[in-house]
Amino acid sequence: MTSRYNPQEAEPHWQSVWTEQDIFRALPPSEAGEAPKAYILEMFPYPSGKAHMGHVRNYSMGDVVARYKKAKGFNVLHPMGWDAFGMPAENAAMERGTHPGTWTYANIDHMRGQLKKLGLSLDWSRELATCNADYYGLQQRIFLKFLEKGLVYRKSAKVNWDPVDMTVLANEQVIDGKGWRSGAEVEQRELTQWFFKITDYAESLLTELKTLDRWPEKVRLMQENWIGRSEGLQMRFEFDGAAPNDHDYGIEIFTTRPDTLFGASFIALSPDHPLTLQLAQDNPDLQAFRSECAKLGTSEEAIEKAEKLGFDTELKVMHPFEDRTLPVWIANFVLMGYGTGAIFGCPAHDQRDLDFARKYHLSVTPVVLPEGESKHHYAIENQAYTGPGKIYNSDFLDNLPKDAAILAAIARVEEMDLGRGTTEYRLRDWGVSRQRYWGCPIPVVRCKSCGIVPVPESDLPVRLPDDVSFDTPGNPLDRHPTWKHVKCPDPACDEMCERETDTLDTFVDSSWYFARFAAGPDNDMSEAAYWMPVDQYVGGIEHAILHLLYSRFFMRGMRDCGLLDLPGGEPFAGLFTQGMITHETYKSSDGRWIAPDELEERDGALVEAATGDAVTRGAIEKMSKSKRNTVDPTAIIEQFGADVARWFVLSDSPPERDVEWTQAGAEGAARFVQRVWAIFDALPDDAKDASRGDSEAAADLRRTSHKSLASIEKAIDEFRFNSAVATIYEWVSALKKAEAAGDNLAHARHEGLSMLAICLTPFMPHLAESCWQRIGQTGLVSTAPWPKTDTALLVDDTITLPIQVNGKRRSEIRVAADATKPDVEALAMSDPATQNFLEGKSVKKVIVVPGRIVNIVVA
RNA sequence: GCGGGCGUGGUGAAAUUGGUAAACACAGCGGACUUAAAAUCCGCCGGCCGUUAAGGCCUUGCCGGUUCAAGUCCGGCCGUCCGCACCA
Repeated sequence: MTSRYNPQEAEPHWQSVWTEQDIFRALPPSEAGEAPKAYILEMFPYPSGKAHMGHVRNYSMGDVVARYKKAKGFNVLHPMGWDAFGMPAENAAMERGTHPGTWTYANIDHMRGQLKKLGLSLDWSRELATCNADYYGLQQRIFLKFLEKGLVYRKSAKVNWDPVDMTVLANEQVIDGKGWRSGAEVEQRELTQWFFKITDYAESLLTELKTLDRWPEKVRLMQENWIGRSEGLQMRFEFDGAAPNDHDYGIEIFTTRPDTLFGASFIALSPDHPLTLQLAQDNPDLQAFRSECAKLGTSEEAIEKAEKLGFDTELKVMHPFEDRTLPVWIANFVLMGYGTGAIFGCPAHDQRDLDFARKYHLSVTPVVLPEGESKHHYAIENQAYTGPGKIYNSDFLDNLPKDAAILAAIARVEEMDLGRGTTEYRLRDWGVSRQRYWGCPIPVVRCKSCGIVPVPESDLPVRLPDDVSFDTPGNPLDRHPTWKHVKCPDPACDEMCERETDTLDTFVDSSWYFARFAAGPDNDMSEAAYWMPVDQYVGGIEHAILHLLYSRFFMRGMRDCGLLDLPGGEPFAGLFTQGMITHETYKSSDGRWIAPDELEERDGALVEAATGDAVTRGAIEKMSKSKRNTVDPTAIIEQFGADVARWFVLSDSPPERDVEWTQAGAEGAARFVQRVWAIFDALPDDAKDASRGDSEAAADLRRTSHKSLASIEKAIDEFRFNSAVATIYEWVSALKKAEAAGDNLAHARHEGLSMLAICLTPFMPHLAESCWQRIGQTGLVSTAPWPKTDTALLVDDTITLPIQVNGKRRSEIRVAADATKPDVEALAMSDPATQNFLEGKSVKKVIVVPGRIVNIVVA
């Protein structure tokens, strides 16, 4: 009679053994010897207070890789920390009257406890929280280096301002034009803010995406689109007659279609263009037009439906090539943030320009003739033509194809000294100022005499003051009685100055934490250079753009400021984006969401346990608080153990796809844990010393074990954990069957089980330790080296070959693995089952693919 | 609108150089053990035809193509999900 495995006893036991023996500590380079390094990292969590299943999946995947690499002999760095600044702490402070720090550190303590229960192979000695002053102090140092290097600057920019909460809102926090918390109408405000000059690296960030061959194609594409490079022409149109004040130079525009210049019918300025602003000063109608434009939000839906709006300035500019003028309009669809904030309109070949021209009765002249159209009959109705074609109606460009015409037009404009060919990027500089308390203080002061003065290194970190309150809206730093006021850092200056009260965007905190982990407790940057880049980064696809792009920027900046020796500037050599955890949703008859643990099955129907009301099943969706379809990992660990939770989230779906959490699936995983334990428990104690035997059955079992090992290894290498899991299932079944053979297979079973225990370790480390110990192995399986496959056992002596007749499978034959083509053909042709299908037909061709298939083609 | 992914049994999926489609698991069904239940173990489990059977035919969203051979490659549709979006 076999015993049962008890995870509630085994898991805490093994966790304490691992901690006591300190087996997951990363070795500094001086102690690593010959071992190559492997830096495995999962995106660090925001300490919201509760770990969720998404964390379990994320960290289980990282742990598979980390434990596997360790077994493979790598010096592994696998750290954990906390992305601890941010708004939720301030919201909690407002709601409960606690200090954001108190709330955050309590959450960290709680979540650390939860993560420790998962049995992850983490090096906790490098734990960090971004809200620790020793972390953000270093960040302030980096900020000042960037400032010195010209990678940080100030400019005035528009922000979403919530007049009730007196705070700036991110675009995602503006819902239907209203603040997400206060519900107040959001205003656009101009504020002077700090920016990182990410656009300096636009070209490098774009072209070096190609070197990231261990990143998902999808993420590289998203970044490519986000950076949005386009080549074109920047040129000016000179005014016809007197230019408005300060605009003698003319109007500068950017276009990717200089080939259509002869089709130009108007110039359009952005409502925020400097010339627009100047004209608006003494034109109330234009002021009214501008505020109308401002009202039309920039949300996705609004843009789709937005009507084209125009305002005629009555100014005229001259066409560069022709003796005619173009009217200058102001149009709501021209963005100040891209190009020069002004365009020339060619309605025939741009849909927006066409909509605009039709509305305001401007001319429409086609200049690109699609293939097969006649220039006498071709006309544009309400559909602009943007495809390829031959240029016409265009003087010196006539008859050129589109691409050649673009080059010719640029050349001519450059000759005339009206402009030059340029490259534009969609990417904007990164605004990092946040008018909030719970973030990294920006280490500068504003002096009336000296301007912006960096806080001297010796005065870093600029610490957040603790004595703040959140009873009144706005940034507590801004109204702090003492913190804000300091003497000018310049010794030659006696002025009293004000500190910058803005703090940094929390994306800054997460843009270099991996380098801080790598630098170790003493912040040794040469150790950081040893570990960087991260060999395998694992996290959610939601960070495909911002976090990953900002981190790439930061590493380039730190490299160029001499802060980190990372020649390529790429922080993450390998990236994996995992799918989400989903769960069925449930609704009561009155439309309330019901949580899974509030349900009961009564008489075959689903009801709410508390009320007995009928419940309907809804869609399977991402686990979320609002739909109440979450499952608490701690409850699962208490019920089934951490190994079951880990096994389940890795088992069914490919890691990049969503996985549905089901109670039945978790129970299935729990049954498997017992099944595994049972085959270890059933091994006789003397099996290790049993005679090896040379039976065919023993050889078969050994082949199964070594083939399974090789296939698991390959699956882990390729991030196909679900395939590794399937192989383990098959292997376990084979080992179970072998029990029936008794002593005969004892030795082969012992070998297989030893190998299996090691293969199980990355997935279910606690169970693996217990199994390892049960079969009399010494030491910890967590530190055991990965077994070597006996390649001789990977090939079979004889194999089964399917036989097709005209491409349909009809029979199969057993042949020696090294049989020659003629032998195989002869064997196939003489196979009785095959002959049935050949009767009365003439064989035209026989295709033999050794080791694969035989196909007989008959007439 | 632009860019990209995905579509295989009741369900999650596998088939990773074009070579036996559905491995493995979940759910379901049947059986063994048991006074009974739980647990465990064994078997069946794409569709149609075939009384059981032997066997046959069909089947990877749809239509067509390339090939001895297509889930896989090519062309065209349909559906669905994601990202960006008045970016000149």
